[in-house]
Amino acid sequence: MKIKNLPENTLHRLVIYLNVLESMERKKIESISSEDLARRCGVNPAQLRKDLSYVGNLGTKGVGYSVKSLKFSLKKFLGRTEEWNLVLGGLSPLGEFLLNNRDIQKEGFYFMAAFDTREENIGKVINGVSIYNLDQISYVTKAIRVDMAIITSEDKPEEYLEAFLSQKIKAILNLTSTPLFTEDQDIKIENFSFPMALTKLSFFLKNSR
Amino acid sequence: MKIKNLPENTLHRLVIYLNVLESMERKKIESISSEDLARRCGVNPAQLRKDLSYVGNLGTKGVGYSVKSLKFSLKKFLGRTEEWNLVLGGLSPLGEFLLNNRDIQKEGFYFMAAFDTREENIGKVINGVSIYNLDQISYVTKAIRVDMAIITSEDKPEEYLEAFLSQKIKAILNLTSTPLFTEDQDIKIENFSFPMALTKLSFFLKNSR
DNA sequence: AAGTGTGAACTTTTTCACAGCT
DNA sequence: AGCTGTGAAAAAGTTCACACTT
Repeated sequence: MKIKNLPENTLHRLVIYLNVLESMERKKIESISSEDLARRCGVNPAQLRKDLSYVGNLGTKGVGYSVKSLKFSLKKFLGRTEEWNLVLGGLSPLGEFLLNNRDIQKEGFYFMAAFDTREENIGKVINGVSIYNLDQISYVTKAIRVDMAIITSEDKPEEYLEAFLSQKIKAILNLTSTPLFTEDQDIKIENFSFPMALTKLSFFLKNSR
Repeated sequence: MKIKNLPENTLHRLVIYLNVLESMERKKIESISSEDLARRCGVNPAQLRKDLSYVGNLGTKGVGYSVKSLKFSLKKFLGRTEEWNLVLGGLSPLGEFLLNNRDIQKEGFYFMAAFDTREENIGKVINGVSIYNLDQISYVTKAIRVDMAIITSEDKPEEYLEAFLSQKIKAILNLTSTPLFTEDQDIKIENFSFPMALTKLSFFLKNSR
C-alpha cells in the first residue's frame, strides 16, 4: 500500500481491471481469484496482485477478491466515484457525436459547454449543451468549474489546447490526429485517434505474414 | 536496424512520431533534429533515436532528419503504405459514426461490411456499406479479404469477437467498455473506450490536489 | 488447503555518453 | 562543429517464490 506515483502502465491496467470487473458484475459473478481475473485481463497473476497493492489490501488470503468490493475500491482510487465537468473543443462530427452520446454522462462525465471558432456554430445548442466562441472561454470558466477538456477539432487543435491551458484546465483528452504535448508536469494530456489505433494493428498484420 | 520484436511502447511512440511528422509536414517544416522532434513528442532525444534505430538508419550525422523521408520510412515500417479492409461489429451509434466518417478511409482503412444481430438493421446500407447478420459472416469472409474488425456493440462484444476470430481475423479494435483479450499470440486486440481514457484523467486530477 | 501480499531476482526499458560520420 | 547511432550504465518494471492469513 503506497501513495507514491503510480507507473503509467499500472494505471492503464487498473482501468482495465475496473472495466472487466464491471462486466463480471453484470454477469453476476461475485468473487474471483487473482489467477482468474488476471487471465481475463491478459496479465500475469503476480502483476495483478502487485498492481492492486498500490490501491490497498483488497483481497482475503486463501480466498480471493469480492468482485463488488474490489470494483468499488478501484473506482474510488481512480476518482470515478466523483463527477467531472467537461468542455468540448471543436464541433467536429466526432465532437457532435460525443455531445449526443449518453454513455459518457452515465459514467459521471458531464459536458458543460462546447467551443468552436466558426461563427455559424456559435449559439447552437446540442443535446442541452451550448456552443460558445472559443475567444469567450474565460466567461464560461468564470461561471462554472471545468475539470477536463476534449479536443476534436482537426483544424487547429493547438489553438484549443492553448485556450484550455490558459484557463488552467489540467486534463485534456485529445482525439485529433495531431498528438499534443506539454512540458508542464501539472497537466495531463491523453492522445487517441482511430487511425493511430488502427496503425498499431496494421504494423502487427504486416509483421505476421 | 533490427527485425526483432518491437516493444509495445516503442510501437506506440513510433505511431506518435509519424503523426507529429505529418503535422509538421503540413506546416512546411522540412528538416528536424532528434532533440527538436523529441520535444514535440514529449520524449527524451536518446529515446527517440533508439526507437528510430529499430526502423533503420534514417538520419544524417551532424545534420538531422528530413521530415518527408522520415515520415515515409515510418509509414512504410508501420504498414501504412498499404490499404486495409475493415469490418464493423455492431451498428451502435459509434459504429454508425465510424461508417460515415471519412477520415478513416482517407488513411487507407476501408469498411467492406458491417454486422449486427438485430433483424431490423440487416440489409440496410450506410454510406455504401451493407449491414449483414452476424451469423452470415462466413459468406462475407468467403467473398472478400478482411484484415481487421472494429467492435462497437456494447451489447454482446464477446459474441462479435468469437465470430471474428472464427473467421481468422487477426486484428481487432475493441471500442466497447468491456476490454477483450485472447491467449493467442497470433491475434492482436486493441482496447479503447472514451470512459476508460477519461478515467486516466480523473485519476490524475484526484491526485493533483 | 488455498490464495494473497511482497521482498528479492530477474528482465526490460530508458538514459547516458561518446565514437564516428557529414 | 554538429548531430546521429549505439554500446554500456542506470532505472524501472515484471515475475518468482514463499511467508502468512483465513
